[in-house]
Amino acid sequence: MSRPARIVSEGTRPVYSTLIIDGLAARYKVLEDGGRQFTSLQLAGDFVDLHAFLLKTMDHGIIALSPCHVLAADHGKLKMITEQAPHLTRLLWLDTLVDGAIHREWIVAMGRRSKTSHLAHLICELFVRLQVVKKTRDMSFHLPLSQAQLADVLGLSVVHMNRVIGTLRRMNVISWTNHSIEILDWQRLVGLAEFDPTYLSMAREPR
Amino acid sequence: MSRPARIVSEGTRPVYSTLIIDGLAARYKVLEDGGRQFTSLQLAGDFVDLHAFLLKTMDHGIIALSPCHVLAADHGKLKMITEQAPHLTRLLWLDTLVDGAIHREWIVAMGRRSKTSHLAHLICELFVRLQVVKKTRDMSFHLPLSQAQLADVLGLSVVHMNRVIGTLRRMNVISWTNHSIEILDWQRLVGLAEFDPTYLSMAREPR
DNA sequence: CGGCTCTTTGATAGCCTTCAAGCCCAGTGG
DNA sequence: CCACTGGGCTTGAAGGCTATCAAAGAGCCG
Repeated sequence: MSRPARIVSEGTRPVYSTLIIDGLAARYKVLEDGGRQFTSLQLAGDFVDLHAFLLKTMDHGIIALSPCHVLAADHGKLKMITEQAPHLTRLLWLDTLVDGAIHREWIVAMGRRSKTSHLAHLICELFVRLQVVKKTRDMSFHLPLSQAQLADVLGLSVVHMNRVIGTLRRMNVISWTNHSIEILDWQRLVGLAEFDPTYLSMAREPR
Repeated sequence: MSRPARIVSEGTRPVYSTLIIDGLAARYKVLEDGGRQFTSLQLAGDFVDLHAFLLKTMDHGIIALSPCHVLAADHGKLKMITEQAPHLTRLLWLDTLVDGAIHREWIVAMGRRSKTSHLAHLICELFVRLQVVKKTRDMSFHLPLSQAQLADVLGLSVVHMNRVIGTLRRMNVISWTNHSIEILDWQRLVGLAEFDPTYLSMAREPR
């Protein structure tokens, strides 16, 4: 697919959940005035709508932001897993908990960080998450988002989004060309963002 | 306790999770400049830190905003539940999923709603959630938050928080006296907030 | 070469923060 | 009993941040 495509629509009741094998997707809500807000970005290895397994009704939509390879997990099968495989169940649960932790970090960013810091934080987060699934190359990664779409992540106007990106560029902290982001100064970026990856729960430990 | 008290500190590794029987608590993060952002409000019936069961390390703090009666659920016991009681496990998982749904709604409110609409939305959410646990009286409920604390929920300055509250008051949509909120015009409030309770998953159905 | 979307820049207006000060009220100590 | 004190609430004013309107440049495809 060449254009962003809807994966799941708001208000529906999916009978399976979708695991992203490759590509970028996002959850979003649209307001009456047409304003859109992305509530999460889902990368390779993420379950986009695992929560629908128990929440039943989708209260938001999911859209593919790049061509996506996905795997469907039937809710009947998931239920069977919860009946028979406690350890696997805990890992699925954990996946949704990390989701929640990311949401909380986004709330903090939207409420109390400057827009520059917010963007820096998002870049840190995406870099670390992509690194885990081996989708980075050195200090750069591919991000197939237009500035308008990114504005819908940060809750900004397109014009201001462009200016905030310009700020990080002029600081020589990142370069951003052709949907590819290169981190020029990781330490400085982390400092700007006050980034602490604890919330991503990447430590390997018994669950 | 008469003053807000910390229940769980950031960076710790709780060995039990806390269920609120009565009272109000909140999750929060603090930034280097001292700014604080609440990431959720937890009411009677909520598990404040159930996510710690699998996430292990607290990436944020939890504070009591009123005297709280709580119940501790040992993580060992929780693990036993996941091994032996699949249905109960799904309900615990569901609790954290609703948490996530509320987080997403907050993100939308912070990113794309006007501050007045954001506050209206929060009031709608709290009213509905409190109604479920029978903590409302007619169209009013008790909310033991100072305006400064509320500002840390919406991500506003105290001064502007006060003005936003003033707006809703002057519109005769709510009255707000002595930490008690009365909804004077539910329809108008819902309209201002574009409130749709779907995300709270209150429908009773097999999980 | 158009026609399109995306990016970039300028200008203006409005929202929100900050600084400052006054008010109200409950608790405290004289 | 009453002045004092401290916290929370309210209001005014100034300035900065961000949205909106407008327009021009850049890259892609028919």
